[in-house]
Amino acid sequence: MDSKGYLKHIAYDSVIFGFSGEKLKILIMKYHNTGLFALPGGFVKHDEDLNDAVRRGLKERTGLDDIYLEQFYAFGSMARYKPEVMEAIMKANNQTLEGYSWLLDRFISVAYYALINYEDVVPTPDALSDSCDWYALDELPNLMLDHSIIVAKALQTLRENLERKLVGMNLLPSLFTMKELQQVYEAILGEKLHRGTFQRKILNLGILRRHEKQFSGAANKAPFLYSFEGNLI
Amino acid sequence: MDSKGYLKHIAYDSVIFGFSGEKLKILIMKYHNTGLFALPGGFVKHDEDLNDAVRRGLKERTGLDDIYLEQFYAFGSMARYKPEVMEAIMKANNQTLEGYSWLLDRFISVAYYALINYEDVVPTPDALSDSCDWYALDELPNLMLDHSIIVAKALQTLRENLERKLVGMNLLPSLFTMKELQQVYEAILGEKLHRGTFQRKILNLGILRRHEKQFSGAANKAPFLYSFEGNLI
DNA sequence: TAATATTGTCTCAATCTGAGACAATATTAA
DNA sequence: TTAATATTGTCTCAGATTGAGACAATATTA
Repeated sequence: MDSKGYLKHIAYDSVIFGFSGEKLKILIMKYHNTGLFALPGGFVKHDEDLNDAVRRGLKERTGLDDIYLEQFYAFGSMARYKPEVMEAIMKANNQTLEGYSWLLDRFISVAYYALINYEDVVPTPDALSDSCDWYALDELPNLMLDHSIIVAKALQTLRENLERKLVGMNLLPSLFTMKELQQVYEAILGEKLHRGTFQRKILNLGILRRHEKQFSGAANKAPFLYSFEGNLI
Repeated sequence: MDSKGYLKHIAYDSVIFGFSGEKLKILIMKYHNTGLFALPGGFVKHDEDLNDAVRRGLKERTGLDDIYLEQFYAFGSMARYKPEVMEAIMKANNQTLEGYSWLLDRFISVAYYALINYEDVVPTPDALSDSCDWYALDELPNLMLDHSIIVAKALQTLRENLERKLVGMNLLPSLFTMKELQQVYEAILGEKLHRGTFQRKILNLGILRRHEKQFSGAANKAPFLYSFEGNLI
């Protein structure tokens, strides 16, 4: 066990989705001095469930405990093996490679996506990074290694699961309007939806509880608030 | 590199589906002397793509090269770590543990399912097994470790992907009747489908090419043969 | 009190789906 | 040669679902 208690060859990466300003965003880390942008990721302890390792990392990056989390693919091609990248990151942190050579070895990365309520999060960098911030999907910086591919596959999977697993409400606070929910769907699918049809379909699912109206102060009819069945009372 | 050139901690398991006798079946290996049944699996070489490792294993077990293959989950719980099981398998093969202690360490297993034409396959055991045979899904023996869970998740994923990815024809020879295709769908979904509706839906997809009729010798109207667009001419 | 923007709901046509019906075979029995 | 039988290819019809627009009902500002 020369790898600080972590399993060799195995890493995870997480695509953490949030919704704000009518846009879908993800958390991106920036490493010290290198100009490298990356997905939040980490390693698995020798006596730790893979899923628990990912939740541990999410807790550190977002402060949140109960997060909607889904594993979507294990990336294991040789093309992603670039030891010089990790070496650059270590050097930029004045880290000797002594005892850390396992980090330069090949890794297979299991990728997860998470859906969280943007407002609940305080993005927190780790020791190797100087920032952890939200980026809109259409304004991402260049990501290191194959992380752009991982993001693309995460979005594709999220789209496929949107209707099947009714997963959209995890991106909103516990109380939300129908319009906000529709905007989440539109941001994920990348297309406009018809208002009447959307409302009818969602309501017919019978999974929303309607609450009192929200008086937003806008010059128009006030919308109802809804909660996802299971939250609140 | 004391692990014979394989990555530590990483394995794969494959759920290989075939269709025969109106039933969905999978390939199961039986280890020498231990009475243990298991999914075909293996390890990843240090300089080998994960996907290539799985294809290499499939080639050895089935003789087939171009197989429909899909990764569906990485199993990484601590509950699946039972070194005594692997130890029993090694001992039953009179294998000293010298140089093989890495096999007793913890593994995260990436699971794949494959769809093949039953008739094309000659199941072939490996050095540790005395058999590699087809078992109908409703007549599986007890499988070791978490392999029953892996099979269940494979079937669930296959069902979800059946309509979305139009994956059914991979279980049939290149020429097949509409009835055979319907039986494949029914076996995967575990329910009967209405004949007229099924035929209408499949034909409207426009992915089948109709060929000359098949005179089966049965006392009834002969069915057309079809091929999946892309096979044959 | 009128104007404006947005919401909740309805209607209507077009499409899709589930279920049964029926003529068209390919063979066997008479 | 003809009738009987099982299965196939296709149609119809009712019911459900979907896509698009329309309209009355607000909550605020002018």
